[in-house]
Amino acid sequence: MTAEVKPSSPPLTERQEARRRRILHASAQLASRGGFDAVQMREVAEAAGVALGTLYRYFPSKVHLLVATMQDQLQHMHTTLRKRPPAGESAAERVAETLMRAFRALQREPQLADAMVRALTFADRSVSPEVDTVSRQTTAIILDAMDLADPPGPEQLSAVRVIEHTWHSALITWLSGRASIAQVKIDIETVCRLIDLTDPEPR
Amino acid sequence: MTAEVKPSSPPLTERQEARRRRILHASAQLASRGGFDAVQMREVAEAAGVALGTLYRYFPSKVHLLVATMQDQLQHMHTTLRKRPPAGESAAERVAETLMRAFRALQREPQLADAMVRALTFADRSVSPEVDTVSRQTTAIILDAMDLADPPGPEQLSAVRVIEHTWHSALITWLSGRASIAQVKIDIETVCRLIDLTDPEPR
DNA sequence: CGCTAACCTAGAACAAGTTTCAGTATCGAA
DNA sequence: TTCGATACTGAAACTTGTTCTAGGTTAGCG
Repeated sequence: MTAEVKPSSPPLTERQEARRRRILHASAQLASRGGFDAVQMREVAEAAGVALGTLYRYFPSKVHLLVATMQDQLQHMHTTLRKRPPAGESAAERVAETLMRAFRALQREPQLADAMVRALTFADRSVSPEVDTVSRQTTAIILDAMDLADPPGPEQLSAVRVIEHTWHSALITWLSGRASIAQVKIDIETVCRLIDLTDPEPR
Repeated sequence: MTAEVKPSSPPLTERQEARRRRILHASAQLASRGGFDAVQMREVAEAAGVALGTLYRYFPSKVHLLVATMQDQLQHMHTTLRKRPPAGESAAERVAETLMRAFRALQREPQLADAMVRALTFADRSVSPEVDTVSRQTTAIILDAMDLADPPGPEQLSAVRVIEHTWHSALITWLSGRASIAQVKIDIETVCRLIDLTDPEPR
């Protein structure tokens, strides 16, 4: 379950890696303040000490940049979550606990969350591969939390997909102020029941 | 459950109503071709025979316009769906059937669906009231399909919310080419099981 | 009918994402 | 070390959403 983010493609030189890192850092920085709108490509370029054209060479659009930022943050999150695995009895409880922990982390940086999630759902086909990577990372986190004895069956994978759907969409309703934190919690707990429905093994 | 879309606010004159209608028609028209990107405010204005400033008086942003377009389409959809109510045995089956029918309708106009759904999820707080209306319309459609004997309890409402989350998010993954039609079907059917979980009454 | 406020039009202007280009710097191989 | 290819820079240009302005039109009311 080592979900490293594609170090594929032409390997970057050290300075290029550093540039890429500076860009992602600047992006997260700006997003942490004003959210999606505050991540302006000219400002990112300036903050990262890079020309605008170079920024576009690394990330072909603002959405690409923000989705990459999300990959970055998700990786941190995954690492953090692993340090203290959830303690629930059932897989459903553990997943709900894990997602709520992630949710609390996002609450600490609502503007950053806004930027990343909006980019993710706004992404068109040209960003599919990157969005897919995010999806795989999320799946990995959920499967990690389930801590299954056996590899998941197709029914369980469906349940996981539905949980992901609910997770993303609930985040959006929260970010746009249409749902309260409590409501998100309820939705997550509700959808997690699907797991026990598809997995009779009580462990 | 008559979910008419707010005819509130200052009532419009006949010509104004006609303008509004022309604008929404132009919007849907353009969206049916190139999707979200093809709905360009200048073009909408021209196609509707209206000045740009007027367009912005009726719909304060492109997202507002597209969300209103969605309200419009949803109302049609709701009317159409009512004509032939779903025939499933359980509420879960009926909801799944209804959503799949809606899904097939969207498949006939994928570009239009793209424009509307992208606008919906990209909407920020300033569009919350309108997005909320869409959400209520969707809820009404689902509750209609459930065809409950008694008013829904809080658990059932949670399940409905989760179904809506899944519906929207699954649509997005389909529209961005990351999930197949078959996969969307499975996800919808999976999440609909939640209904039977929260409603022991088999009718 | 005549008035006034609200509405509409054409068009310029502005903002931010994206593209382009000419010139300079860096990298990897010979 | 030198050369050719590739990458980077700075700046201008282009696109499309959004705002603003000046002047003409409409609706409703006395």
